[in-house]
Amino acid sequence: MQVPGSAFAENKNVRSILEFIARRELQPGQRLPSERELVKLLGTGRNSLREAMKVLEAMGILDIRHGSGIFLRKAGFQPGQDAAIWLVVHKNEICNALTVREALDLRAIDLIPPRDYPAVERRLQETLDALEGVAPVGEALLDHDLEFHNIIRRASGNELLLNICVALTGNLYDERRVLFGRKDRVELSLREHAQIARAFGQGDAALVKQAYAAHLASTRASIEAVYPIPDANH
Amino acid sequence: MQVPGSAFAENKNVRSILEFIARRELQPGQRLPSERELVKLLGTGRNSLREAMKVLEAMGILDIRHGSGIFLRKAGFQPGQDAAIWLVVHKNEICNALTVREALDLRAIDLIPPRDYPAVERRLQETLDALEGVAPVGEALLDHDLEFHNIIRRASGNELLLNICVALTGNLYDERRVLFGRKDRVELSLREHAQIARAFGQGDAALVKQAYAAHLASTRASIEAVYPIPDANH
DNA sequence: CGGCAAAAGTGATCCTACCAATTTTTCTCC
DNA sequence: GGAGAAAAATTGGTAGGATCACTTTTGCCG
Repeated sequence: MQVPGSAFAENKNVRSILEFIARRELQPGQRLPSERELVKLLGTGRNSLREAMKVLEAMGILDIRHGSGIFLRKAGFQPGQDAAIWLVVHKNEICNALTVREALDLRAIDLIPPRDYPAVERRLQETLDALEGVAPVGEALLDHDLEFHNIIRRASGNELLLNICVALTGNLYDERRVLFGRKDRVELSLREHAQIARAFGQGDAALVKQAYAAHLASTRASIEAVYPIPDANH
Repeated sequence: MQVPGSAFAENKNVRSILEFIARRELQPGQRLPSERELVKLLGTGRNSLREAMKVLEAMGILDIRHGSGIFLRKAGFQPGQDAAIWLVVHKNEICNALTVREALDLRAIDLIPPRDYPAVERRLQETLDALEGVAPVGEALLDHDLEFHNIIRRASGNELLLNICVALTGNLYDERRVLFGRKDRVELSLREHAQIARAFGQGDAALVKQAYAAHLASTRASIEAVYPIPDANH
């Protein structure tokens, strides 16, 4: 866990670079002028410019490639309007990350309008079917699992919720790898996924939530079995 | 919304600073050696060092104060083990931010052990009492409101949940300012806060949750009245 | 046309010098 | 001796130049 403070757009140079990108309407993938040119265009020193560049690189907004140039990775961040959250999640807070993800995942279900259930069921079934012919190996399973849950998160219509869950899942990388290396756990997960998809097909909101809650509980139990929580919430 | 991507610890200089902090076992609030000294200690140039410093400052790990020094804000971040999550919340996603915050706030209540209810009630009452003598002006009210909810989030024992909620609240700065400028809304909020505190005092979990849910719903209604949601979730 | 080497362009690092804000020390005056 | 102001020292902030390392482009040669 830890901190944030979206206090970042305080940096004058960072802001001026973002404004430059917005003014030129640069698109993702496009190259920015070279450092030596930008220095003239923005009227700043090369050091200050580079410091700001490094911050934007760490944020994932810029992609700096030695020898070839600086490229825009993500477009249109507005320092004045938008907010940036930088969370530092400590490894010994697996339990907290799990709890947050569960809370958001369960809420996502409530947000899905019942009329979308058939479409959700179809998409869920597709990812399950795609896994049929494939040998159940680590990477493919990790991808399937993430995509399965993302379908539901996306159906909630809340992209922020989706992004937070994805970020937290990325934080649980090691744990998930270990989990999906166990044959019994994999089979259980797939059975539970199928059950969730079926519940969507039946159009029963209560059943969906129950099946999803059961899957979350079972997942948590498996993780805690492998990684005993040193200091549980209470 | 936008992206996560915790890819950051790639930076060699950032890592060496973090390792330095870990090696010296520096605690939050402590001062690091001056830039010119660190340059000698880490065997790097001042520019490269500063670039890394700026990244860590943007992440909220360091606090750089012109003229006085560089201070550690958050301790012990381990590049290999821990994860940094960067979220960008767009301004046109007020509705999504509200939804996420509500989901986490409600979950926080479930996480509070009933035996802690009396302590929570006492702390909530203190912030309410502190507001008594004071003229109900904007800033003081914003602070009270944030602290009131943070007491509950803190009581959940989940610091990650607390941090996300705080960040999202910061993102709703404008909306909250407008809201707390309205006398009727302020009085309603304070009444609801008092009711929540009372529910904790009575030790009734269901009552607490009901009162809290009512407060969240009422707050959302007020915000939506002022800022009509262009594209509601559903 | 293809391949290879040179040249140009770009970011990476280091250095020096100086500016700006803060803290500490020193000195003056009462 | 104490208080306050001035001076000095410390610290981060900015600028620019020189050079290294990597990539892309150019152009020569076969």
